[in-house]
Amino acid sequence: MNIQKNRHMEILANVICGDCRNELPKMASNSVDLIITSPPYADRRMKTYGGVNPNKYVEWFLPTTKELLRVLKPTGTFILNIKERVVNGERHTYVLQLILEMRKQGWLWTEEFIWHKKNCYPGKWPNRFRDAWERLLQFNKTKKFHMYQDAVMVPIGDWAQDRLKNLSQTDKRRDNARNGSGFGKNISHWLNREKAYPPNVLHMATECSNKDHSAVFPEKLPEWFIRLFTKEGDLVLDPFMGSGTTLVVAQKLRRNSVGIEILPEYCEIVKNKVSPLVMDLLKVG
Amino acid sequence: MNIQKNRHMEILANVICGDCRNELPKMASNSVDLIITSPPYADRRMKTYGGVNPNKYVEWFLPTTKELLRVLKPTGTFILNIKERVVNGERHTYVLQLILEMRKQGWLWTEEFIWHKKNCYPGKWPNRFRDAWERLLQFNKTKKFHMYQDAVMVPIGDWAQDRLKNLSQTDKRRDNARNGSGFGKNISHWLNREKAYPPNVLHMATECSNKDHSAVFPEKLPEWFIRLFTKEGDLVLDPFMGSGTTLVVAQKLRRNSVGIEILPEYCEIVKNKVSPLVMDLLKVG
DNA sequence: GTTCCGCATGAATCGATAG
DNA sequence: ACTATCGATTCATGCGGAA
Repeated sequence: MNIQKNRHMEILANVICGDCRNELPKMASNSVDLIITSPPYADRRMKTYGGVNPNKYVEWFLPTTKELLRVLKPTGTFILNIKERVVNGERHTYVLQLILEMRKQGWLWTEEFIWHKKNCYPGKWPNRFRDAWERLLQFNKTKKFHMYQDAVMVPIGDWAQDRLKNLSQTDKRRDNARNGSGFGKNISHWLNREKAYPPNVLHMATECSNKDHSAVFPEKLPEWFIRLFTKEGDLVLDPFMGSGTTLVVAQKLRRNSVGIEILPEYCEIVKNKVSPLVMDLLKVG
Repeated sequence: MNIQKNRHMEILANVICGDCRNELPKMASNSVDLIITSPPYADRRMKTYGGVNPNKYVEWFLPTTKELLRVLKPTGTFILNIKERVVNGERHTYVLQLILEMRKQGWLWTEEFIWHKKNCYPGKWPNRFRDAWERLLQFNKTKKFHMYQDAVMVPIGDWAQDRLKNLSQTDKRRDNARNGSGFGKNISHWLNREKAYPPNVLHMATECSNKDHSAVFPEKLPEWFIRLFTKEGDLVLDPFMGSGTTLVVAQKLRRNSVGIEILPEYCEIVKNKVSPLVMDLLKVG
């Protein structure tokens, strides 16, 4: 990390009050490094956006994703948090159809992360268990997107604590057999390792205590993706800002951010939570 | 459990060697209580199944699902274990398309369980993390399917002891406020339970130590679904039997089973693992 | 009999090289 | 240009033998 650079970095958090379908067209093309959002699920928070039937959800959402594709940098990433509702005893298919239609728009469907909600809400139904997971769909504009994997490494599994200290002989021999001349370049890498790259399943407890907004994700979730797909000074966009978790986290991590929200009361709340302009004190000094 | 009934119950495990596309039409309609299978994934298991091109996968599989719909009882369930592979940097869409096409055949897409594989395949890539989950798609013929939830209840400590007990005061208060008639009461009921219903995320490690065959799913996985969707004496079908985990577990749980497998060597292995007819000794006495 | 340690090996994916 | 094969990368688990 370049300290000199940080001293002169100003971090902006911009709250735009309005419908993202109207506001996104005003944004510059190829300007956003990461879009992360949790849009109103069909028939839930949809009422604030006009109450769209699940069968109309894809049709309603596609104009927005088209604009998102335009504003995203070629190296950027779009993380979409979504889950299909149960309609008439079945999982609705709007998420599946949305993925297919977004690919027609030009999006690449790179990956699907699973958010495992560890403390999902209690409940019981005769033909269904509690829903403890949501989709985190990763879309990209090109295959050459930025990914900073080291920023989200996790402590290695428990198994290692007793066992890694004596490194597996297998790994040594595997390496030696493959490149006869090679010595253990990789082995030393292993020996010093205390952290591992995470898999595509995220275990995060939901935050139930937020009274301001019904559909928030926990701070850890945007934090993980912001660390993974952006660096300091980059620009993060949340077109369905809600209670503003994305902006708060982005500011904490020194990323610029733009949040768009249709409900004025949420806009006011978020404006009070974030400082529109954060300037490093050292810059003045 | 009715002991008298068990004394006179004969349990059959039937191994059919052949292509399920040829063998399924010979089976009676509305005869199976649970279908659980892990079909060959696209372009995987090339040596054993010849590999199916991802772009042809849906077309290849649909005739089979049509027959499965026919043989399933109206009260039965179909559990499909599948995962899309990465093609050209993107997740392929054949699973999404398969779900949409199966619904056109008449299937109801009731639920999607997540199998979280704790010991997923290692590896590192610049733009992707390790894949640690697979889909377990639940399809039904009607909304009135059998589900024996009590059979898969887990000790509460196993999954949520601390989380549920520490359920935030906010939630308890919120619930009481929402409907005075005792939703909060249900929570206290929950807290006092020793067992709880599981959610729709299953945590199971893959079994990697089996030498006879390439590992399929661990025994715990079919066991969980067999307990959940069948009772003793019911009929379980696995049209892509492979190494026969489903049949072995079904027999252990005293369910009748039919397994179809195209490779003779697997058929022989499974025939040696299961007894074609198990009769309770007490019946003779 | 426990506990500990060595070991093999998985429904993987990417990039480079070869036909 | 497009497909087929191969090497490199890497984490968690259960088994079996040893202390």
